[in-house]
Amino acid sequence: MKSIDPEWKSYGSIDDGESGFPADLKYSIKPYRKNEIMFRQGSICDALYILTSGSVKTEMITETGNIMGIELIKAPRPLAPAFLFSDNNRFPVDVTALEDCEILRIPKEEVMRLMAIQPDFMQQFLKHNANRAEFLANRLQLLSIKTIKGRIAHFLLEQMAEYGKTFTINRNRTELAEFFGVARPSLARSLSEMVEDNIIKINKKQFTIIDERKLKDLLL
Amino acid sequence: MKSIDPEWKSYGSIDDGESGFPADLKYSIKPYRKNEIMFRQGSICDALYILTSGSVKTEMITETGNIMGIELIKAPRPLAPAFLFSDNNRFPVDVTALEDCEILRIPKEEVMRLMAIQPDFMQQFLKHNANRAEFLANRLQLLSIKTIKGRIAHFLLEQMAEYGKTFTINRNRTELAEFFGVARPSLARSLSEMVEDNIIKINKKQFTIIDERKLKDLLL
DNA sequence: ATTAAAATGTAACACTTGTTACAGATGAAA
DNA sequence: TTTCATCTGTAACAAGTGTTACATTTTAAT
Repeated sequence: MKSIDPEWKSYGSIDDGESGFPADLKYSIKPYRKNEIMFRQGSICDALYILTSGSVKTEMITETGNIMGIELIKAPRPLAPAFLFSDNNRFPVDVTALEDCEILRIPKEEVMRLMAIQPDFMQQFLKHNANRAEFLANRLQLLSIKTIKGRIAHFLLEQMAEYGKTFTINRNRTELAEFFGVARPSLARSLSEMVEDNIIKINKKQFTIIDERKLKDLLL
Repeated sequence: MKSIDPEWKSYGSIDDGESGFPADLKYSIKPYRKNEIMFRQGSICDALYILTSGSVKTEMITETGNIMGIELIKAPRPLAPAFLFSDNNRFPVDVTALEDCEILRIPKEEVMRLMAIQPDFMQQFLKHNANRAEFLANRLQLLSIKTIKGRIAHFLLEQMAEYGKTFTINRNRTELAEFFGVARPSLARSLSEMVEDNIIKINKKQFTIIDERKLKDLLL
């Protein structure tokens, strides 16, 4: 895999004065169609990939064949930037286009150069990686909860803290089950029971917290 | 928590010519005793902490009160360096001394300065963070396996790849159960059954893989 | 609008895991 | 060595979860 995918269109420079990138930055761009798999879990990650338009989902395929939903990403955002510098520099997840997308690719050497000459870039890079690590730690915390209702409660309370008592979840039930790492019918059963117990109200993808107290009790 | 813990002894410079650090680097040092809790989950992480001697364990306390063992760390190694740059710069875990330890503390501003003037330091920092992210991703993969025997198999196969068919685990059963995120008696039952099925052999903390095939089948 | 594919809720059942309790083994400290 | 706290394996039982199947609804493409 030494040669670059021919679909990558190379450019010698960036003319966008807003970017803050040096004029001679080497990069390339590649478009993807909806539902296309953009990167595969385990594939080499030898450059910085930035999602410049569209949105993607990342998921981890386990050895047992289960799918574990990780996150939904909207442009603009780098994809798994931390792994560019790891010893085993491979993508930890499958990345799939949720709609038509475009990816900006900056070679590792150029990233290193940017780091050196642009303190802001380095700062942003470090901060982003730090926030990713935090995200993973939070994901780990969710999975360390042993019951499905406990995981749901953890997730819903987090959503409530950010959006209030009523909010919309941008995952369907199948994806939500994958996100929680449980079987779909099991998730459906737990949600039904929580509705029946007047803890939450559900209308399609819109969730409403009715009894915060009971929800917190599910964590005990 | 603006003031620095008085137990930190400040130094104006480093005299160790080997370190590669600038002579005027500001840092401080603090000793810890065995079993002492060094950092608490959620406490502010406003500096780079490096474990210079001893060993520690990190664990995550969930809202449900469960303990999830994360990793065992031996000196020398930085502790949760990524979180220094996150928006919510807090420790994601409890850090407890497994033996007498010593921690080197470098203020964030000094770390930034090091980054700028020492490309090697920046490289190492990035690489370390990348490897940490990889570690977390692997931990996530383990937890996404739904059965206890599956998690055990994933773990043992990983150990085998690194150390061969016989190896020693440096965790007791209670800690191992916490590492797998399951109840201790449940882990004991699963291990017993795997021994009875002639998949593995166990002598105290020494594990031997007998039937690799069957072990891999547990992942399906 | 029509059609096929995918997603959803539900149910019954088997299986796995957690809980609790307790006796014996182990390990650390005096 | 003795003592005490902790760790460990085991058992019986309760509880939670996964699996499979199917009818229904929703979604997306033609």
